[in-house]
Amino acid sequence: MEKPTIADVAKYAGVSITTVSRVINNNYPVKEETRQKVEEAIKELNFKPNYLARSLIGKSTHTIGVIVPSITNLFFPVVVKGIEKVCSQKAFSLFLCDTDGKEESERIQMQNLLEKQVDGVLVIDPRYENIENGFYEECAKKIPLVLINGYHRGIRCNFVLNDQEMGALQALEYLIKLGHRDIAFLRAKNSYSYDIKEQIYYETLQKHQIPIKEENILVIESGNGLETVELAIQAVQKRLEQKEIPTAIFACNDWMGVGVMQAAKKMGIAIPKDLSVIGYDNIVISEISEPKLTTVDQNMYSLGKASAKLLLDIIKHPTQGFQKIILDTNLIVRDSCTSPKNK
Amino acid sequence: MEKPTIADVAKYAGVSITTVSRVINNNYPVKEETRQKVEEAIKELNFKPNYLARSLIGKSTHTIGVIVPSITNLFFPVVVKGIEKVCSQKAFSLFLCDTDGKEESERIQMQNLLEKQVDGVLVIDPRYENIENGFYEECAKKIPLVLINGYHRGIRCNFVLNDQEMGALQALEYLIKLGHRDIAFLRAKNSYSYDIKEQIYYETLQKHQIPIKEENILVIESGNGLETVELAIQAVQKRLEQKEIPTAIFACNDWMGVGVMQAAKKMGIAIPKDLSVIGYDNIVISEISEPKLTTVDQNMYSLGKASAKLLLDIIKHPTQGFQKIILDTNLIVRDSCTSPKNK
DNA sequence: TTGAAAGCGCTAACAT
DNA sequence: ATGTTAGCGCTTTCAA
Repeated sequence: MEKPTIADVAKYAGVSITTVSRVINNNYPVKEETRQKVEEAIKELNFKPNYLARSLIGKSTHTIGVIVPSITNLFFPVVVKGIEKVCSQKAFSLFLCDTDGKEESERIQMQNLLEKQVDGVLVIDPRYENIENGFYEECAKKIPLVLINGYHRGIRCNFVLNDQEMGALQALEYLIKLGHRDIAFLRAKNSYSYDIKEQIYYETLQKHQIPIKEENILVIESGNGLETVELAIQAVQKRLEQKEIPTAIFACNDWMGVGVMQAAKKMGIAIPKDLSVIGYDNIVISEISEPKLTTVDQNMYSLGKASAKLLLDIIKHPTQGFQKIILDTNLIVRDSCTSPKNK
Repeated sequence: MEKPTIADVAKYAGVSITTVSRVINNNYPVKEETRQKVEEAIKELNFKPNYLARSLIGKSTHTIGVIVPSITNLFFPVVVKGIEKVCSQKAFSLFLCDTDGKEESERIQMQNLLEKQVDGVLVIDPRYENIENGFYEECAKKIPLVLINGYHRGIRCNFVLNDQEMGALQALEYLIKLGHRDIAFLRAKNSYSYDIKEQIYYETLQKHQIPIKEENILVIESGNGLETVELAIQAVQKRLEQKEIPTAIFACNDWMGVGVMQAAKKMGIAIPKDLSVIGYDNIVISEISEPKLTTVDQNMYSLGKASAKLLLDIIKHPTQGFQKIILDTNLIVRDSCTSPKNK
């Protein structure tokens, strides 16, 4: 038989469809004997309730949407995995939407998800513009929504964030504690996340009364992906050709960190002996680099799990107000930093 | 108003819901004047048709399922991205299911997807057991299904594959052409994909009348992920401690390739001068290793696109028979191979 | 060119 | 403890 329905089961078991429904949902008393008959019929016909029909009635689709800038990026998949883990435990399915980092695409995907009647939406690394211009604030009125690793003050929405200030601080304090007083800073353009780190860089150096040198601020064009390594190599090489070179470099992410190491290698500068390097993110490449890159772990997996938990919680208890959850970061000490030689 | 329905639109425009439906679907003649009124009403009320209701009637959910062993693996995301690209163009949504590589989980996820009424399913790297035991053959009878990078002779199902035989051949022939006659082979246990490559290894060496040495077959426990690097280092180090060491190593994937390079480095063996290494997969780490790893590109993005195209095609034209599509591979020559010193 | 009404598969009052 | 029935929001005959 072509896909049995609840009516087929009812007929087969000799009961009404209501009774079958009750057995399936186990939400009203049914006589044991009847239940047995129905369960047998279900098994016999290999009946599976139709989600669409169920959802149409208005409860829930048991589905959430996940919007991601790019699934091929090295750390978003880890966040997604955390989300998946939590969701599959609660029998929620995941719509995956990839925006290629485009502002407009983000809005379109959001629209699609709303039309597909998802129960909630998770946005990883949302575009700053869409937060700031109130787009997500509007969305949050219509549907349970959690923004991951994006924030703007005053926007009424749920946020789950890594504590990037603390992460940057951990990295910098570590270098300073090792004795470094000539620390370069490597970032890419146009990113809130790098802005934060740069801010912390200034503050921390000032706090320790370390003079800030203009030539120690290195800015490259693009920050995430393979091309970043090449760009970082060029920028760092240029810096290392100068007379006075820093004893350490804080790179805003691990791609850049790897770039720093390769630049140093090309110029015969030993890491960490002649130059300490610290990265950020703890993506997989930091662990297979030579030497292994010291970095700051954002704990992307936990981030995903925490976000998904929050979302499912909101879906279940829609009344509550907005939350902003800030997660810890960890310094991962590996082999790319040491004390400077001649201090 | 809370989510307007087609009835609200009809009332607002002063027509029947049937007419509204016709305007939305544009499938029956409607007087221009009426159409205008309806369209205005739709815009005014910001009406969006409810997918669930539409789908319930039985056409299509415009949704496909993607089952993946692990989204944090370095190359599955690329396949998923290819799939996403094609699907979003055709306004199909993607359910993402991560199985953690477990045989049973694969079956459960498949079941879930069927219940969610997806229009079709894509399985990346399906477990061999589930192909062989006929599970997927059964599924293929119920729903459009395409298996990506998994195969078993005689199973009636759609397959899209990379030509791993050709890829292995390209790698080996390249090494041999460079003059290598003492080539080690590094693989992990229990994988069809490594079995194929080992087979080709034997055949190709034989073809070139190169004697096969037992000590040149290196097998490690687990093949995919960070731990693989460490395992490969150990295995290779052990091999390189012997008196006669090979002039080249063919690693079954790039993780292993990186492991080989690190092992060599630890032992003061220069790559490629003293030892050539070739990997497989062309994942991102092959490009940031030092030196850059020569490898075989499986073109995962194209693989994803081709698979999605095939699936959507089958969904549209369900009558056709099963297909087996085999995609090309490319040798990516970088810096980890050269001719052996003393031949 | 338009509308009334049946029905997709299910749940949940309301009866009994 | 069980059944009857009215929808959920939409598409699609069938009739006008």
